[in-house]
Amino acid sequence: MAKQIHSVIPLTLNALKAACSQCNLRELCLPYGLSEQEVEAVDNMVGVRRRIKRQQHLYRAGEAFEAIYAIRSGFFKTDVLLEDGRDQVTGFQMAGEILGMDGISGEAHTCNAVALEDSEICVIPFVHLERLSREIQALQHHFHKVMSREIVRDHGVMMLLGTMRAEERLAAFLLNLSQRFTARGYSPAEFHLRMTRDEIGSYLGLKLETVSRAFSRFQDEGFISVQQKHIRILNIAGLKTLLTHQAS
Amino acid sequence: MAKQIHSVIPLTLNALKAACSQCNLRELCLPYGLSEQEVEAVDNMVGVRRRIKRQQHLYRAGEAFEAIYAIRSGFFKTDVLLEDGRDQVTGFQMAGEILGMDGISGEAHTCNAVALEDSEICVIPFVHLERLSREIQALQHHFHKVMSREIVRDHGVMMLLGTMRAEERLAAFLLNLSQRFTARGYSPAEFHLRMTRDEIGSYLGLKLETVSRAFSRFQDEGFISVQQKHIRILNIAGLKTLLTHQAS
DNA sequence: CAGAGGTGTTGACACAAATCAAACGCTTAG
DNA sequence: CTAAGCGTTTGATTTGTGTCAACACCTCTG
Repeated sequence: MAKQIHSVIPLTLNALKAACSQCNLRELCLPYGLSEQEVEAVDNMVGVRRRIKRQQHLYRAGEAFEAIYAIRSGFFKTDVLLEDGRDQVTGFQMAGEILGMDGISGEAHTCNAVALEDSEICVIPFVHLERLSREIQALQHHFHKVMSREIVRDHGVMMLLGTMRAEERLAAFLLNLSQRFTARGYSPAEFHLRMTRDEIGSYLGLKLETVSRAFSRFQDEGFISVQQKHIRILNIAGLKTLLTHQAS
Repeated sequence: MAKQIHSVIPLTLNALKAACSQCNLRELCLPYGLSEQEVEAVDNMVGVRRRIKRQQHLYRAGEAFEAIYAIRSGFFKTDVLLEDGRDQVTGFQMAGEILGMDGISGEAHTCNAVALEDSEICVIPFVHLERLSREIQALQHHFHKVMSREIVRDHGVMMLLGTMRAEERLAAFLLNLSQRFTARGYSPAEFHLRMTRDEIGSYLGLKLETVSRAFSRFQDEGFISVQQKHIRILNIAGLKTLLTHQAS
């Protein structure tokens, strides 16, 4: 894991030109109502596509910030490391979501982005994005919304970490995944976890044993069935009850 | 507290025109190197100043989003409420910091912003900001940095909530306040807390009793002296040790 | 096909923080 | 000046989650 030569080597064969105009994730990445001309400008803004293999870093904390990344396919995690070795998974990202906005503030990335499965991303050089944003109002506004959405998401995680108990956190996590898979046309009830129990635990502020126990409990109660990373939600309403109900 | 008539009534007397060009917080709110002409444009972009009295809301979750706010003076908290009554303080903001970016994504605010002392803010209508951002590149980039900084800050809070123990959280909190007061020309070692133990606890994911006990312990150890809301840091290095050291 | 290593589950126990409870001390209002 | 009320401190106890440990399972490699 630590032995990867270095970061990501862009494979020339895979350095295909992206084409937002053709992309089925268009509605996730781009605003509505762009003219043909504007979409073409966006096509030109987006640099290359790049494949990132499982366990490879898309970027690392400390690296110079030059671009943000749109996930075309695959699954990522982002995490922050403390000097003393502790780390915190700050998010899991899937197709259509944007990575790298943490880097804008300090001209360097502040977290690591790691592919949890073989993935494909579009490189969006940031100077290009800013230039085009100055020309296309809808694009500008859309980008602001994307950043704002990230802030709102982070607030949700704070709520989760600050006020919820272990089972509530896991229920919230599963419901969130379910909802995001649904939005991408996958089953709301059945999916594969791309991350380990340890990574889930880090994200939720729990130890992996606690995550495992909560999964087992959910299974015992008939809310879900778990086999390794394969999850089937049997009772969404039941999971939701865990969330709203538990006022202490 | 719940009886305030409604939100914030702009007092016409206080609806003074802001003047960024004259503002001593200029370097916090604005990019370097704007031309005179550009600063004047920014002056025009910023709407009015508004006074918010202690315990008044600057905005509430659900209200339409129309502007972001720069704090001229004073102190705020932001918090998110869950249906079941739980709430999470998501941040404390002081002079020169920006409030309201959570509202961009959904056209409505997603959290509440409450003044913790009598405060003064500059209203920045968002359409104006976007318009001017399209004209002044430095302003655009600066705003992107501000949003990104908020994301990075949120990651820090996640780290805190996800991996730290009670005393580490409080130490991190005090050091962060100290550093921000310092940046504003106040004493790094002596300050007044504007928030209650309960609010600190909510922010740090702890109960108020735990916060109180941690304060007492810090005092016993000679790191700080506490008298109600008056804090004096006696041993910054000691507090820092609490952070780096505690790898479990 | 076997073995190794990474990953996940489960149990026993320890411990940090929550909870419950009482009292104290500021601050505010009459 | 006094009383009321909120915020804070401190103590006793409970409890949820962490820790440590053993084992089972799955996957990949040779």
